[in-house]
Amino acid sequence: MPELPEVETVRRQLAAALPGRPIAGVRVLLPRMLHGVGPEELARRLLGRRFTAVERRGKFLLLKLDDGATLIVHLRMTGRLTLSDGRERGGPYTRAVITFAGGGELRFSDQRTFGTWHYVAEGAGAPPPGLVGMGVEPLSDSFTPEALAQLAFGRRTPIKALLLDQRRIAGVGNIYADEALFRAGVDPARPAGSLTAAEIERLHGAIRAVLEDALSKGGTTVRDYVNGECTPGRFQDFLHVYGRAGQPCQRCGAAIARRKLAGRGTHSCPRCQR
DNA sequence: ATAGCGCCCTGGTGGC
DNA sequence: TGCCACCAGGGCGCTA
Repeated sequence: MPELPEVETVRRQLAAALPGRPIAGVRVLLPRMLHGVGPEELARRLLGRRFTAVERRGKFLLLKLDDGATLIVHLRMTGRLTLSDGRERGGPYTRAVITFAGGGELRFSDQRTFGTWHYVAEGAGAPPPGLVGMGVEPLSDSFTPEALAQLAFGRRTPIKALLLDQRRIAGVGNIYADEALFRAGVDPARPAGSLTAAEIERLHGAIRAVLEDALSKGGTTVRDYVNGECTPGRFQDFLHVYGRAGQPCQRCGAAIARRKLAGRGTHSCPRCQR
């Protein structure tokens, strides 16, 4: 499941490879993934254009075009955005393909078809609702312990639900929420506003550390995720709680617990996390 | 304003 | 072996 480290890994690869190549063809095999434009119009608008930059906001990828438009991609659960030389065949879950003059393809494949593309022309069109009002980037300078304290202040919602709320913190998903709370020694069900200043400080550091560690390992592959070059991540071997229900805690030996919280499978150590 | 829940979707898993 | 219920979960829209 692509979260910030996985999306950022893809972004870096696409940013290095996409810009400057003229778009020669656009095929959309799953029209309902498109928003703001139909398959034919998307093809018409992209033909001859070039990508100029690839940016990221939370879990959204922003592919900027030389006419001021933006193609906004969300991978959701099983989306993959990969570059290929265009010679080998795409898999059965290919949903859209952008081909470039001079060879090469950008492929979007998505087994469960949750992924979306929003086309937003310069000064027109609606970006995805989640992108408007997106919260602070946790790896940016503006994400400070004080900023986290402010987000949590007075809130009775479980701290895990707060971490998953993209309007407050951008890019943290289920895996890294669980891992950050483990590193901080905080029970996921604790009301956000009940965290002490010391706990907020620890959690702030834990969020940044786990995201940076995962980024340095190319992200986490539980099942589907691969980067822009079809390579899986390596951080799955370094998870402490996610997907480890019933196994011993690597710190204290207690069995990792699993429960449902904020509608998500939630993993924690009952002894280390209070 | 905010919290909670159902829905979208497919393939893998486990029970009988 | 075959069948089926169930689960994974990000974002969004609806409800209270």
